[in-house]
Amino acid sequence: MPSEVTVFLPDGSTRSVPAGTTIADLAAQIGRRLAAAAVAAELDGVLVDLSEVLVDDARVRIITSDTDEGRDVLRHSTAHVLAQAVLRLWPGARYAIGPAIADGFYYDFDLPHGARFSDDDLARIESEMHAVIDESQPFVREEHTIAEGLEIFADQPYKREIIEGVAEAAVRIDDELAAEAGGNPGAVSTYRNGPGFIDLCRGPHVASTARLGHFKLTRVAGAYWRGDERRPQLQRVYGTAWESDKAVEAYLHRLAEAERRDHRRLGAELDLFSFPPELGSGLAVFHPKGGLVRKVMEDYSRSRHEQSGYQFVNTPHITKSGLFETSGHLQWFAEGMFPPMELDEGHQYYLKPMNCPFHILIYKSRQRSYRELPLRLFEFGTVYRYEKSGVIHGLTRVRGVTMDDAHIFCTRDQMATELQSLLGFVLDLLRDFGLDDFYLELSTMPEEKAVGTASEWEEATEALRQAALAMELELVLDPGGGAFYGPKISVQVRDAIGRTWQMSTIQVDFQMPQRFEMEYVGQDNARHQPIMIHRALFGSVERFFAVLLEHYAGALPTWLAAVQVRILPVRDDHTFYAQRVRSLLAAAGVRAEADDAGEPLGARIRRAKLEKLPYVLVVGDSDLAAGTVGVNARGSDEPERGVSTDLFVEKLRLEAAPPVGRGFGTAGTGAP
RNA sequence: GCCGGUGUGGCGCAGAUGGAAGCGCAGGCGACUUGUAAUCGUCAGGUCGUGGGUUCGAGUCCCACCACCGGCUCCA
Repeated sequence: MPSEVTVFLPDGSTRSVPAGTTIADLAAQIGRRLAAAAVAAELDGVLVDLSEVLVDDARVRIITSDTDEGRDVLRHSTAHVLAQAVLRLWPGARYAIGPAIADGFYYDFDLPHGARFSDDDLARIESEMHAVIDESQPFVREEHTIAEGLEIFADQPYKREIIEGVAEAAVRIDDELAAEAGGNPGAVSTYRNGPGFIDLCRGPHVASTARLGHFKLTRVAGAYWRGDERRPQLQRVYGTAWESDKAVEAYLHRLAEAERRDHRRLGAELDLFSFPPELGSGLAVFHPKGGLVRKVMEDYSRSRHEQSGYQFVNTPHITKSGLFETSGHLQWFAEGMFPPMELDEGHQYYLKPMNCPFHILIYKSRQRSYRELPLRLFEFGTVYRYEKSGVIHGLTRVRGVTMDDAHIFCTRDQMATELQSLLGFVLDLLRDFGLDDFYLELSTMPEEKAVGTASEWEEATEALRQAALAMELELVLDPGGGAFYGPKISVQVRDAIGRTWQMSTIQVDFQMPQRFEMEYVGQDNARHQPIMIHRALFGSVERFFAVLLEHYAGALPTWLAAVQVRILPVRDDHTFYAQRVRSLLAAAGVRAEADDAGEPLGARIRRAKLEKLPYVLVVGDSDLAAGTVGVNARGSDEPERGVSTDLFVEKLRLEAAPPVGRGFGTAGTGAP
């Protein structure tokens, strides 16, 4: 055995150290600051503890606490401390899993006698965690056989279940669970903190609990074991942990920023919409300003659809049950539907959860020729879905929802080009609304709920995949995420603060045409079955509205703003001039209003700023004399005095109008 | 649907241990006529989410339901 080993560092340098040197020793040799910040390391591509002994020729990368990887280690280690604290406070508790997640960690428990955590428990647990940290307990890694593991966790059924899962060593092990247990089939690893606590874990962990401390428990929640609602519900504690108190503060600040953008809050503050409890959960009303914004969105969408070869249809909100029997909704989607109304001597009527069967009936209202295809039918169709009470959330998850829904009926040959131009159209429209950071998600056949043959699914999935690839955007797979009747592509949008939202969906469907026995007469004079593409660009108008509000933090771009310009006269005797400017703007298609001078100017300015209006004009003596306005543009601190009224009106004529639609002509291929 | 929390005038909040419902903003009215983020005064507004119960007495305690918030499951 050599007395020295040589290791390679990430910067390409090498270092020789005495045999038996640990990574922690190496970090200390390299520098005091590195040693202080180190939490774990990567040794020949494997994440390991700092206590790992270096071997000759190893490639070593030290992971510090101020990196994403380092924070994961801190969070995972903090989760162990959380578990230990809970076991001290609730003797006999069972502990399940406790991974690091984005910005934090959680741990799931099964408390004795069915006890539940309440918010008040968080402070108690936190202080017990600090006690654990103050004890400077080392994290000690141990390797065990499956049998030993089962012995160690003899009275911990959740741990045993994880170990048994590892033992089965099937390829289909849940990644998260495998990670908990150590990863290697046939063996498990544990980490021990002092005599009182041991947990099944792959690691790596910090060397000692003393290394932790910048954390905060955030909430308690119920969570199903292994994410399965048929299994027991466990008690989950969420927390956040960082490398410093300053980083914790920054995180809390980010949460506050998201809170500031919350569309539910903005909807109330800006008088856009509300959810009257009298209506029931998940049913929104749009107030005049919200209604106006929505009208602008919808009008713009209609004009783009018109240019892209869509035809407009309208269909009712309820139907007899037969339609949904034919479509398969009652078989596959019944739990998402409101219960039926019994009318007319035993006929059952349902509120519609989807528009597609109605559009199919329009297609079937007469015989169709191949010359009519692709036939594109569009509707802002309001549908009703019986969402479970716990999932309703502002405008993003409601029970009455308006889809910008269209169904395209085309031949198999037309499918590929249609999908491609459609995706281009979608992205174009989203960009017009200022959303331009996307990726695509391809959802494939669900394991349980699906109709149709494997080859049909394969063909449809492949057509979608090709269309997606042509967009040259990031494409991620969502296995099993398709609807019961077909696979889908969804456009995921990243907003101004980096959150992602599912927006548009495009689904290929061979099933409905079969179920409804749809057909067209081909050039060969024979009957053929069309295929059907379901697509919604906004997804739902309500959700799209919410996403725009959050993306812009309520400060909608001028063309979407309900009030685009407000004109404030300095004194009463400037009111006439303010009204004249207002009518000039109105004549230019600008939504402008003028108030009166009943309050001090400062108060009126303040109110207008809080309403996030794009422009606030102030007009006084000098403006009357010179034909000018004082312009306060949203977002600029300094007003601009003496701007020519005519120039301002011309500027707003352009800015207040909807975007002309960059990419017109490329998107609307195939218009009749 | 499940777990935890919340529910006081339009909005934001006070109202230890049960003992006569308050504040700020918003709103009405009056005065002020104001050049860039809150003028002054005055008035009005609440069956304390709903329904039961305990009590001499309930905004305060108990039960059920409704709605909302944070999660889980689900999802546009």
